Amino acid sequence: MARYAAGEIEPKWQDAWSEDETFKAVRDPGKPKYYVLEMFPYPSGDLHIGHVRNYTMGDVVARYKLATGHAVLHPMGWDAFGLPAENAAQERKVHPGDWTYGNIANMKAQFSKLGLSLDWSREFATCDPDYYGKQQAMFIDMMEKGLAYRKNAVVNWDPVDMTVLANEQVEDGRGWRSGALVERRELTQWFFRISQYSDELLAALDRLDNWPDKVKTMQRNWIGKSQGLAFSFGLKGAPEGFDDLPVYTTRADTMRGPSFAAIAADHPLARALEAQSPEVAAFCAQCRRIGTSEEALETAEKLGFDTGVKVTHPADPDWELPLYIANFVLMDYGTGAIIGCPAHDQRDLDFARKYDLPVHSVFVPAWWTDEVADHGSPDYVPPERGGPAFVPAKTETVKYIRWFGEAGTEITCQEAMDQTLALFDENGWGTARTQFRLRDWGLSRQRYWGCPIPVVHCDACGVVPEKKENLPVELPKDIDFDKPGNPLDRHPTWRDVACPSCGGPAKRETDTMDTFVDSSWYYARFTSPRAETPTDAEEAAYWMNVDQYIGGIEHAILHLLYSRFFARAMNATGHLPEKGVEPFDALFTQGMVTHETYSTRDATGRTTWYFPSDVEERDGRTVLKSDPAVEVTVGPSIKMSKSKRNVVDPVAIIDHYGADTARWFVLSDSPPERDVEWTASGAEAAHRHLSRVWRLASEVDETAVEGDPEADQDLLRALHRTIHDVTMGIESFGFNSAVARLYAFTNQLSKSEAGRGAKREAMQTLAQLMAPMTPHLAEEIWQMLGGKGLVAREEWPEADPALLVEDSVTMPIQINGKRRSEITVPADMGRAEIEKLVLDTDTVQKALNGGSPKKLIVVPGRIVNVVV
RNA sequence: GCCCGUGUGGCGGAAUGGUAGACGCAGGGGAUUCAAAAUCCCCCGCCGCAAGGCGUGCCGGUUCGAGUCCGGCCACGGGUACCA
Repeated sequence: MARYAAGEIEPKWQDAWSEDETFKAVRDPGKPKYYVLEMFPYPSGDLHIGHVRNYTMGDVVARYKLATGHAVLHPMGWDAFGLPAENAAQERKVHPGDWTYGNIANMKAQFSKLGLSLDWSREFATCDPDYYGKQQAMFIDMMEKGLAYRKNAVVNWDPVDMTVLANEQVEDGRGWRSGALVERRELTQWFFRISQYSDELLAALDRLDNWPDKVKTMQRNWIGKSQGLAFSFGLKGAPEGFDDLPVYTTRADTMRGPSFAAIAADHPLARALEAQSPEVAAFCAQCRRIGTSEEALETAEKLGFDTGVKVTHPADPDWELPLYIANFVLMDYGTGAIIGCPAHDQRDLDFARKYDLPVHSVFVPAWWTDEVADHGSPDYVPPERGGPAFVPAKTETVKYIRWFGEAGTEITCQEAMDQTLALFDENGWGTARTQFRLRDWGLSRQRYWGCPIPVVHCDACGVVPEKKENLPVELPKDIDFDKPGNPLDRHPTWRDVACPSCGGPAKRETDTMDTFVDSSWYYARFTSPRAETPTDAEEAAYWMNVDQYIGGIEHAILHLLYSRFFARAMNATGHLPEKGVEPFDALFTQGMVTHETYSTRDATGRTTWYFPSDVEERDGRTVLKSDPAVEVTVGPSIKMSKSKRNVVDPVAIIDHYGADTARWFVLSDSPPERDVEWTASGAEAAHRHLSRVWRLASEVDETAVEGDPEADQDLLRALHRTIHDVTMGIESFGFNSAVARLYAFTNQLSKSEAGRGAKREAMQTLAQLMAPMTPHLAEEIWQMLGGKGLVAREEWPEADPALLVEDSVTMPIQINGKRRSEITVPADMGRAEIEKLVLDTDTVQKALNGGSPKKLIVVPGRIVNVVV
């Protein structure tokens, strides 16, 4: 008997779609448009099972939307600039461009095996000069609008490799290759003025109804709008030129409770003190070794250095506080100086205890009295007496004992802050100010493999943008990575150019752009990928916005926030219509694919990691295939990564079982937003099921023409219930539920005593329902059963509401909330009648024991609860 | 550290505040077969002979009723502005 042969079926239908141009995006005024986009991949060289999951989900949506009568745009490209290509260049002596384009060719071949409904005619890579040339044109437009500008910022500097390091290249304060202690170095760099849109980016989140709340919350917190008090400390004993110290605090209500002030090591005052004192200089140098990442700064042990300088309180010039330099104060946030109130900030409290500074509670819980204080309470230990910092919600009412109002006042922190702000404003001690945590976007990278920043530095004219007709400013090909640092810096024929303005000798900018710039507008480029301008107004107006964007939760803040900003900048520079400023109408964030890890340790404690394909189970032990005597340690299932080798090659799975099996498996079991663990047995089971469906289809015509009429009707009802559930599943990203329903229906179909006609209809519709998930198999079955044309172009089946209605319903009966029995009643029976029937049942009679129920809850169609 | 998530059988997971464990994997039993593969059928949270009891990370609360809502913990994952 013939068998399900995915290897033969799949290429055949891929050719058929290609010939039919089924997935070519075509503007059609007669249809609603639908733009579905999955975050494009970094071309690492190998298709990863996580890609399979991500792109299969998008494909289900795209194919479903095509079937429901939309003009679909479903493009694909490559996020092709970035560090790994330079690492490969250094490690393997290959050109980053050759390496990248080789990887793209590899991955595209792997992608094509998946049978995704992509319009490949729109493909591009961000490292194509055509793409980054358009990006350079927009950069120049943004310069003119004041949205791109230069200022100083610090980078991680490796003094041995003489190169700038990314945060991930800094391990415990040392360069990952050289092992040298990393320094912070200040460079003049390019920035995008994203802060100009802080309020707008925050407010517009409220209109993103189809974004996950968690993503919106993360972005809100990241933008970090706060209302606070701006004031200046007076200074005593500070170097000349430093008369006061501007500070910003969000806790104006605690202004009577501070015990110290602190500044960042990079603060101008700290730098001035550094010049005077070797001890200060040594401490600042120590602070700068932590690196630049917030995580490193915040988790490092909190250290301070008493400068000997005193600050004076704005409301009381006689009140002096010590001024510290502290390693946890960030120069990038606020003014680079803080006021420390230990009683109401845990970090300040830790600091105060470490340096023996006083702790003054500004407020206590409202129920806290002197009497209670005498005896103590397990619910509140004052910070003065060793308790933790007291940081209640701003809406909570507390008792203020040390503030600018009357002692003993019971109000909320918010009210106290408002009153204090007003008082400071009245007396000229400070002013209320709104501040954002969001900083401008530093886009300069001192690297080769990125989009060149299209400006020229001229001694006579200053910073001059390149002429647009000279774009793209292409990366030179003849470079080498033998010396550390950016090859563009030491490439005279590329670097030395004539000034676009005066024609005199000048130098190109040798910094390239952050790769987040590349990915901040690719969605717009897909609407007109070959246009001479970054976008084509008509195409953008038609296809924008992205109706459904799909990608990893790891991009919740940076990529998505930068894209939202860039879309606004594109609108401001005439490259996107107004409606495009929020480019993604709906967002779905999928989970990662995880796998357990396998490792051994040698005598020196070094860990060696093994691929899942290198190990096997033997007699309950996990051992190396190559040497079964060696037992490996099985670690927890974590995000697949090359370094841990816990990766599964999807190509092997596809070659063995077929793309449909891989697709079916990644959609089943786990909900899409959750992580999924890859297991070999699951893939086997998926394949078994698809084989079964194929077999059922091939055997339909062996059924008797006349079946049991009741079975016909049952099958029809089940079919329509399945249509309904699968449709709902796809619409709501419940792919795993849709798959479970399809499993259940297949079971029912295989057991059904229905006649040939009913089974044929059920089978054909099943093929349609499976088509978004297992498109090749669906086409094959469709053809087997005599369906005309491609199932990919068939109209999506619709559930008949009349067939979804149930005649009777079974409800559980609970006694005191515990299920004791059940009752089956007509679906339309009223509450009163149900109550009567329930009270008559043996179970309830027994429970009541002659008495009457205390309470009787009937939720028609759902449940009955008798309280006795 | 801070922000955001997640936690349910041996495993992946299902469940508008309403029968906890759908569907699948693994496991056990059976049918078919000379035998096997493939396929089909049945069983399958834990304790208990049973009646019954206990069970959704832990502790507490709201409710007739909590996996679901609230408060406090714990563990794990993502992000933390130069990984993408």
